[in-house]
Amino acid sequence: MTHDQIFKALADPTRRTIFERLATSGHNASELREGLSISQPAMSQHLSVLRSAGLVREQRQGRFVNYEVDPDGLASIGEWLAKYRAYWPARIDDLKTLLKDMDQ
Amino acid sequence: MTHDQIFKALADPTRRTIFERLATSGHNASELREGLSISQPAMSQHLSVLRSAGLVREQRQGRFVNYEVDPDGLASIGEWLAKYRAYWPARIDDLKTLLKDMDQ
DNA sequence: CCGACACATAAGCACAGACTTATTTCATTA
DNA sequence: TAATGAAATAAGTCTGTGCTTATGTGTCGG
Repeated sequence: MTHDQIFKALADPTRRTIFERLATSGHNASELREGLSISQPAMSQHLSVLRSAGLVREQRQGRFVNYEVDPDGLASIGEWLAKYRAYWPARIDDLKTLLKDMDQ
Repeated sequence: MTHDQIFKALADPTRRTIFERLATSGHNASELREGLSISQPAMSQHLSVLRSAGLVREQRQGRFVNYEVDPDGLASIGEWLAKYRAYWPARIDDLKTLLKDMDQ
């Protein structure tokens, strides 16, 4: 769950694709392979990296393992990004508006 | 300036250190080496990666080159992160606190 | 000009990591 | 309980990349 693990995990385009797919809805490892020309072990390894980084979490369901986005990882990026808030002044108001919208 | 370049750039701990140092204030390449046990070419290469990613920009001043944070790169991460806003509701209060701190 | 200095580029090396095939683990079901 | 099927682990290969030393480029002061 360190920033190092998170950024390393997201540095790989295949893993970002997997993550984006999971952001739409949860999937098991086999479903995630669809469309990607990648072996089953490769997918398993990618998911392991994403999980160690706290970007994804798993939930065993029988002999399937369902994966979904873990908000903790995203929050960690948000916190990292917040440290450099001095450089996005123009964006702060947007974010505030967003949070207000999210609030009810 | 792609997400791929940005995440790859930030995946390296040395480059994150450099970036954080630049976030405090602008520095030239020599100043940035202080404290880091790293050769001059290594620093030059790191800065090149950060610059290509749009995270840092340079400004020649005589025979020195001053580097500073480029808001574009940060904004690009912010936009990437915003796509997954559906997954931060649990963290809203934390973020709000951050924004409040930022606001003074 | 010429020496020194700041930085960039070149070339090569060594390690990290993304992939493969083969095998193992574990749960389901016939 | 044997067979099947999903997913994880093992082991090995190959590419990418971060580092080094050596050299090139450009700027300033004497």
